[in-house]
Amino acid sequence: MSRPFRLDTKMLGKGRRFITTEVRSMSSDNVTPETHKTKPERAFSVDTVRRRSEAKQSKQNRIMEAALTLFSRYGLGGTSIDQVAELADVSKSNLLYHFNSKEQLYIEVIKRVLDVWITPLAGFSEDQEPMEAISNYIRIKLEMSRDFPEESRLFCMEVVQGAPLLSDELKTPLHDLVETKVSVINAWIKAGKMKRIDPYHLLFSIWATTQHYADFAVQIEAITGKNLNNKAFFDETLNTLYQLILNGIKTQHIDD
Amino acid sequence: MSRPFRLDTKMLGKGRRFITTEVRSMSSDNVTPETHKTKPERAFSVDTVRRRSEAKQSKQNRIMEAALTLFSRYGLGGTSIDQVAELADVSKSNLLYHFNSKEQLYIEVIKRVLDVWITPLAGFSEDQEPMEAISNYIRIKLEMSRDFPEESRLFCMEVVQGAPLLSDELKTPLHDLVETKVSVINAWIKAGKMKRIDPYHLLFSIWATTQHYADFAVQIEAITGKNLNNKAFFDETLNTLYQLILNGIKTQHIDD
DNA sequence: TCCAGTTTAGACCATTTGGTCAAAATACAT
DNA sequence: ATGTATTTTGACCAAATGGTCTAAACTGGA
Repeated sequence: MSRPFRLDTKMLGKGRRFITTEVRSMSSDNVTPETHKTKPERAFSVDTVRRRSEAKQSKQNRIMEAALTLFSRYGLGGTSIDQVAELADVSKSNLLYHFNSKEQLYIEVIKRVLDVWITPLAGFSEDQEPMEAISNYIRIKLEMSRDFPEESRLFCMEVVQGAPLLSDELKTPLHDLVETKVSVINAWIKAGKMKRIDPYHLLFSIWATTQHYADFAVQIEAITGKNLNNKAFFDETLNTLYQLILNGIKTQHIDD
Repeated sequence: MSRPFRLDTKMLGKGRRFITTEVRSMSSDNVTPETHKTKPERAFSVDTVRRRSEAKQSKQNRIMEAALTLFSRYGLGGTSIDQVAELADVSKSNLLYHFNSKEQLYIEVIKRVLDVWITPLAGFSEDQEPMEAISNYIRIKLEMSRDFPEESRLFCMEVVQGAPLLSDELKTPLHDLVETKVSVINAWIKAGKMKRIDPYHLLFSIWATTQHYADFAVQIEAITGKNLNNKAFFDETLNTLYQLILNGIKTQHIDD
């Protein structure tokens, strides 16, 4: 409950590019409904404005955290505003004051998740050693499954349901990002630094396998009795993924 | 809309053990609410009873199909009985006549899906060649993602949400099935027929990668513009998965 | 034709739910 | 203290929804 929403860079290998949501959300202004556009002429001190804004932010964060928890567990349709309000410990009206509607809240939450979610991929660049870059990426993704399972599940549910909201985000920003990274991988291949493989499917496989441990955690626990919070289990998972994926692309003996 | 719910064995490589839902559901009797327990003493001919039962079945199948479509797209909470009724082209009351409640309907649907879903795994047996058995399994799973995406998504959503209904099914039948197959894989390893690998994670990786193409189809389409119904795309997906997974376990040169 | 069992439809209901509104409380500069 | 901008609250509402109940329609056997 008290876990901060924003990603903490320290838990990610070289995840230097993570955006703190504090900063981002400050500048996004469709969060608050209709704060009168006419700014009070010098009504409040700069300091006061900042303090208030921070308080507002923190309250909105609390609401979004609660929303994340419930949306990721029960879906949009399975979660009521009242439930979110109760978990966030605010009145329903107050929640509606901060977010225009349930859909609006949902959108805010999922936009945050998406931002955070696709960020690690940005790390790939051509001058890196592919094996290191990719194994690093796998590790980071698996850490995210361990540390942000709710985010993973919400993203999963949204996409599974057809991503009505996200489809634009997927079609352009994500599509383009992937496109550039595919080029990087192809360059690596051309340079003989790794085996020939379809870069798209390579990425999909990495996403699938790592996210699976968050999204299907119940199933995995039902079968193995363990989850990623178990250090030994985490390590053996990571090693197996290394074995499968890295083996499939490591250039050991030249292939046709 | 007219696609039959039940799995058709012909589309699966050696999927001989698939249960046709016709047969199964006939024997499950908590589907129908309260058909008076006192059987009419010879009231209807055997033939009539059978005909009626079939008609009932087919109507229930129609409802369950509609339910599958909507539940897999909007989730349990996001789907109303009215919507299901409309899609199945029956009145709401009639739907409630065949299924006690929305939850009941949901349970029936998801139980079917689960049955069908875990069946291919049953094929594994120690006397097979591991490479063939596993590549076969991968292919079948990928075919299922192509041919039964709704089933895949519903299963996915249910598990992601914590599988409140399925957790028993997962903890015992699935757990036990996996346990026996893990033994098979371990036997293969001990016999030197494949590389040493954690069988659990191997299975998880196969599930994750294959199901990903159904569950995250929108994302994949947004990025590549293609899906598994595209023959070329299907083949290249399958080949990449072969490359990754089989390479990771194929015993080519002896390892440690 | 009549009857019993079965299926279907429509009217109806209680509850939940998303959302509005006006008023109250709070914070702050003068 | 007073006035203004902002935040919070509780009362209220209309629509949607899950579900019940009764009556009608249909089916097949006598």
